[in-house]
Amino acid sequence: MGSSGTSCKTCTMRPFCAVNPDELACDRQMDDLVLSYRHVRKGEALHRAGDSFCKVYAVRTGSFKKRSLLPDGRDQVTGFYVAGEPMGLDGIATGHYASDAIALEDSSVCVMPFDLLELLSREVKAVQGHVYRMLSAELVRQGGFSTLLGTMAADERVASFLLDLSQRWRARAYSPTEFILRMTREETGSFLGLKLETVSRILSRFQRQRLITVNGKEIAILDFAGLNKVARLSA
Amino acid sequence: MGSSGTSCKTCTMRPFCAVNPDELACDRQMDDLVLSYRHVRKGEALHRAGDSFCKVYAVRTGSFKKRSLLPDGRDQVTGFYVAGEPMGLDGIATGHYASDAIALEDSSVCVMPFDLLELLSREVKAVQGHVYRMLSAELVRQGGFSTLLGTMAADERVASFLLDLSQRWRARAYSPTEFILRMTREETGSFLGLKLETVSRILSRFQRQRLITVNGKEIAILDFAGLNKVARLSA
DNA sequence: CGCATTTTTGAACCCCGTCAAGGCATGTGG
DNA sequence: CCACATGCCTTGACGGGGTTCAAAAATGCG
Repeated sequence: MGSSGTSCKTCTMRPFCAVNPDELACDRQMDDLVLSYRHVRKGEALHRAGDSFCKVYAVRTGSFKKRSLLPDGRDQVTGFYVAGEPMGLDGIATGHYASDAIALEDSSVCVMPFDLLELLSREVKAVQGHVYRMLSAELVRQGGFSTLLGTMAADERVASFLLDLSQRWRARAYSPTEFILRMTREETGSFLGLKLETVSRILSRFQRQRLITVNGKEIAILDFAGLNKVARLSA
Repeated sequence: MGSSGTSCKTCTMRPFCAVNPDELACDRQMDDLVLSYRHVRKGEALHRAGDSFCKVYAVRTGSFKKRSLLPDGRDQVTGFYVAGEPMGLDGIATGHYASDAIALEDSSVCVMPFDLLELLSREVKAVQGHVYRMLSAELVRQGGFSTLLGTMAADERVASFLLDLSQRWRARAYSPTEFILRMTREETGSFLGLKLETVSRILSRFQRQRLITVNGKEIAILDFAGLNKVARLSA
C-alpha cells in the first residue's frame, strides 16, 4: 500500500471524476462536479453502519477495512480497500450504510455526492454505464469471495488472499512481489473466516515451503506458481 | 415455493414493469416496454457463466439456483432465487454472466432487455433510483451471506437458512411455517459451505429438539424463537 | 415394478479452533 | 536510559466440530 501519490489512473471513479477534466465523460460545467477530499486517520471511521447515506467514496491514499456487525455482537471484516477502489456503495440500498469503514493507516478519500452522480448518470450514458458496471463488479467480487469462504481450506484461502493483494498492487503499478500487510493477523483471519493463529501458522508454513518470506507485516512472494497451486486457482 | 400465480406485487422489478402499466413509474409508450416471458424447465439453465449479457430477469414462478465455478472445477451454489427476485445482474460488470442460473423446478421468468432498462433509467429518475437500490440491495445481501460463511457454526447456518427462506415466503404471502425445499441437501450444503451429511444431521437434530419437522423436502417450523436463538440473530 | 438419486445414520479421522505461554516490537513514564 | 505496559505475532498441545467413508433406507422417476 503505497502511501504517497494518488492512483487516479486506475481509479474506479475516473470516468466521472472532475479532477481530470479532460478525462471526464461529458462537457458539463465543472463547477458542479468538483470533488472534495477527506482525510481519515488510522483507526477512525469514514462511515459507520447506520449513518445516513449521501456520498460514495474512492480511496485516494492509504487503505481501509469494511466491517459488518451481526445482531449478536460478533463482527466480521468483509473487505479491504486500497487506492482507486470504491467505498460506500452498500448505502444506496436503504439510504444508510450497511457497514463500518475504518482506516488501517492515515488515509484519504475522494468524496462524490451520490445525488450528483445520479444526475450525471442520467445526462451522460457513459457515466451511467460505468456506475452500473462498478456496482455489478462489486457483486461479482463479493460472490467470488463467498466461494472462497464456502469451499476453500485454510491454506487455500490464505494463498488466494496473498495472490489477490498482489494482483491489486500490480494493477496499481506497485510491486506485486513485496508489500506490507496493513491489516493485523486478526483482521486477516476475520476476513478469511479463520482465527488469527491459523493465519499465522499458515504464513509460517508458506515460508518454510519457500513460497513467501514473512517478516511481521512485510510479505515477499517468492513462488507465484507454487502459491497458485496451493490456492488451486488453476486447473 | 408456490408453483402457481405470479408475485408481481412483491417483485423487485415492479417499478419498471410494463405488465402493470398503471404502476409504471413513467408515461412512456408502452410498445417499447413490453416484457417477454421465458419458461425454463427443471435442470435447465436460464443463463450460463460466460454467456453474453444483454438481459436481466425476474423470477415469475418457480425457483432457481445460482452456481459459480472455480477454475479448478469445484463449484458452489451462491444463491437461491424465488418469485419476484432479480437475476442476471452479475453480468453487467463484464458483459458476460458470471454464473450459471439453473431452474430447480419448472419455472418462468420475466425478461427485461438491459439496454431498455438503461434507457428508461436515464429518462425517469424513479426508475434509476430503483435500479441502483436493487443492485445495492444485492450487494448487502451478498455481504450478509459472507458473514454467515465466515463466522457462523454449522447449526447457526442451517437455522439462518431456514429463517431466511421463511422470511421470503412470508414476504410473498406464502406460508412462512410450512414449505418445500426445492434444493437437494447437497445444494443446500454447497450454499452454506457444509457437506450434505452435515445438513441432514442438523435438520434431524432440529427435529429431535422440536424446532422443526422434516419430511424429506417438506419443512415445518415449529419454534421460531428457538430457531432464532440457535441462529443467534437476536442479541 | 426396478433402477437411480437422494437422504439418513453411524464410526473414524483430521483440520482448525481453543487455550496457554512466550517473544518482539512500540510507547510511556519514572 | 531503563522498567514496565500494551498490542501483535508466533508456536505448541489438545480437543471438538465437521468431513470422510460406508451402508442402508427412502424417494422419485421411467
